[in-house]
Amino acid sequence: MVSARTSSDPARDIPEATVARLPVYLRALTTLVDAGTSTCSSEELAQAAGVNSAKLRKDLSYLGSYGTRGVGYDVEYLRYQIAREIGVTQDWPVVIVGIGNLGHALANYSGFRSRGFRVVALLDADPRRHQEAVAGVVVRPFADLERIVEEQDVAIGVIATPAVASQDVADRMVAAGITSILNFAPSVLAVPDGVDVRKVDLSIELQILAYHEQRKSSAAEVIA
Amino acid sequence: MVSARTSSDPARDIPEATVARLPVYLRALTTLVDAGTSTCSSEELAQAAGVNSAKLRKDLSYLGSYGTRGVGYDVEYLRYQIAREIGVTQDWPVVIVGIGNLGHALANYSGFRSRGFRVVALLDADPRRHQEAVAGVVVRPFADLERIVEEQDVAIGVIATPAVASQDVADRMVAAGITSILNFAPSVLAVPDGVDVRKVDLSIELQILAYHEQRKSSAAEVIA
DNA sequence: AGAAGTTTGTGAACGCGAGAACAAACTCGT
DNA sequence: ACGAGTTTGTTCTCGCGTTCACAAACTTCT
Repeated sequence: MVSARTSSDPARDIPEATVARLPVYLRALTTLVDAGTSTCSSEELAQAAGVNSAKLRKDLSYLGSYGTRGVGYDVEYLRYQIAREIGVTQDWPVVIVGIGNLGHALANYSGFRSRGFRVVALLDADPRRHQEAVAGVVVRPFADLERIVEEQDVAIGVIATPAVASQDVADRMVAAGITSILNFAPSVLAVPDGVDVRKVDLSIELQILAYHEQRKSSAAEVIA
Repeated sequence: MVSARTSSDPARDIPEATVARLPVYLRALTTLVDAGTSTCSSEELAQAAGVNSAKLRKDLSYLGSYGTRGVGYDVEYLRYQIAREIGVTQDWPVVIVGIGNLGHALANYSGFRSRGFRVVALLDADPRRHQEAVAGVVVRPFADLERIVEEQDVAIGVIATPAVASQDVADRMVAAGITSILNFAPSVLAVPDGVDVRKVDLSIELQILAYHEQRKSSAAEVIA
């Protein structure tokens, strides 16, 4: 039997650049839903998402054909289709390791819960932090990682430790069965094939801004 | 007079993809310096930075010719050259607006200070937060923005407010003379030409991981 | 019903970035 | 001094992503 490619076939590969933009579209659509909008054109949605309309339409075309020519997109329907494609119609259990300043902020961040993620455990190696409750979740010893991952079927881990600890944490996460890691520590993680790592480095973004800022100043000097 | 292009000419344009990796190289080099390494090959540095060596060499070639064939790179020298190119040999004053959980974490983040950024002010619209000191800096009213930007010659602003307030904050920042904005709010900012915006969205990264995680599961189902 | 106006979905062209591969330039040993 | 070994800087090729431009398909008006 030859498998047919339908628009709901999850095996279709969506370009990575498009995947990275889908959450932005999702957010824009949610805003439109909250504002009571029922229909929108690619031009309107593109503006709300900060991209141009051709790119938006091409991105959406990878998911299927959810618009109507001459009319636009049904906001609610498109929102659901994108949420389903990303996989945030289900609830993803998440563990956060490292409950310092950043870990606190992440644990309290309401944007996780509202977008399909549930923080099921906060872990820290420092015993002084244990029993403390953050956002209604008690901080537990790092040693509990394996048991929690297994019991709650956790696939996604967040690392908010100092850089020196991050590789050890990642190794333990992978051994425990976690297959997706979001790394906030300023470090390069080595993980086996099949494990996805994404990193967020607060200071790298500032440095990129500084680079452009420096060029603005020197460009001004040339004029002066 | 025809202006000659030298290796120290800041007007040379470095590809955006390269600019985004320079801070990673800088971090790796700092680690090597701390470990007492005086020389390294492109292969070693590339591994420390998590890229392949051909890409690293190509990136470095945009800055100039700082290596020695048959030997490698002088770690300290290359570190300085990259820092100078990015612009983090000087100190950049930064204001942070929105001192909630995330703002606290950012204000306390030691990685800013150690990488050439100095938090000169913390601002919040909520009077209950004023006078509170975070990381040795007192939280002040948002209305003080203009005066601080002018007095301290601030070019870079960080937005850590809720999404609804972010556009207003950005508008005020731009009016006050800020030309680079790092936005942590889940929103799309509209700014005039000449102002750079970079955004960090904590939940978008998780959603990208969820997408790939979902595909891993469905791939496993096909096998089973 | 048909013409005019809108908006999507997509084919095609273009530009940028990644990676392979190699010549140039250095060190080291003899 | 010279050959063998090492490592950089750069050229070339390929693939991906962005953008343009337009046909197809819908709505609305007459």
